[in-house]
Amino acid sequence: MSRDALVLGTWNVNSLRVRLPHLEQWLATSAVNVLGLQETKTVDGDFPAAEIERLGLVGSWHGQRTYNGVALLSREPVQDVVRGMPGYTDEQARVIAGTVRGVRIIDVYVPNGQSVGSDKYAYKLEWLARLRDYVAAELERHPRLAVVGDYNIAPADADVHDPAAWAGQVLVSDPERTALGALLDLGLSDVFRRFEQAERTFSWWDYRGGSLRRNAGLRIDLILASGDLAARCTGCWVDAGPRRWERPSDHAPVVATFDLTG
DNA sequence: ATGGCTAACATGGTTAGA
Repeated sequence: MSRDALVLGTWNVNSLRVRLPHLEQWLATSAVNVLGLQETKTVDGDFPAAEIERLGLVGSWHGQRTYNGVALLSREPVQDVVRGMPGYTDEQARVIAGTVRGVRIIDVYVPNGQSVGSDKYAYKLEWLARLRDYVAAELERHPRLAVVGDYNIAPADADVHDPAAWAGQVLVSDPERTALGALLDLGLSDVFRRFEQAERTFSWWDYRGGSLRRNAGLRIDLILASGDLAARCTGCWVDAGPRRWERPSDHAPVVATFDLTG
């Protein structure tokens, strides 16, 4: 791998405090330079800044009590950090953005939506429409742009362990996939699908019912890249290792590499 | 069968996740 490679990751840690040992163990062998976290579940005053620094990272965070929370961790300096979506008053901490080596990185924790037709589902669709507008504006200023995170949408049936059982449910419903499609229509690419992948590759497995053992998962953690950046993508994979460790997050990290030379 | 498992907040049981 070129020393110029940008290695970009995303990981829903389901509580950063609980998963600090996992983060440390993963970083010991991962080449990731920049990592977007979701579900940090900590208020900003309790963010484990000293531990993150001890791991050799610079961190920026945007959290709240109990739920949600995102952070951008990096092995190199980050410029122009922005929390939330400008112009959208959202009491839920779900977005943080920053620039590394000229690449704009937006880290998102898309609302879960709970169930089709619920108030939370309506919030999810509204939120995704706002995200589309935000990304469209950011693309005007940043030709090299990535939107990484937990999308809480499986893009296609190939990303679902049992499409028949999930048909029409939240995370796979047509309106959600249409909203994701509107994001892709801005010129973004789900870089995981630019490469040959093993069938039934997922990024999330329910804690319950032996889902991991049965590989009953979904691929809902995505790295989307603008055309300029996607053309430089040299690989993308799910690192399922940490999902098998003791007391894991229910999500695995996803990583993509980019060659920024030339 | 709305069960199953985990985390926060709390210190028993609710809310939320996906």
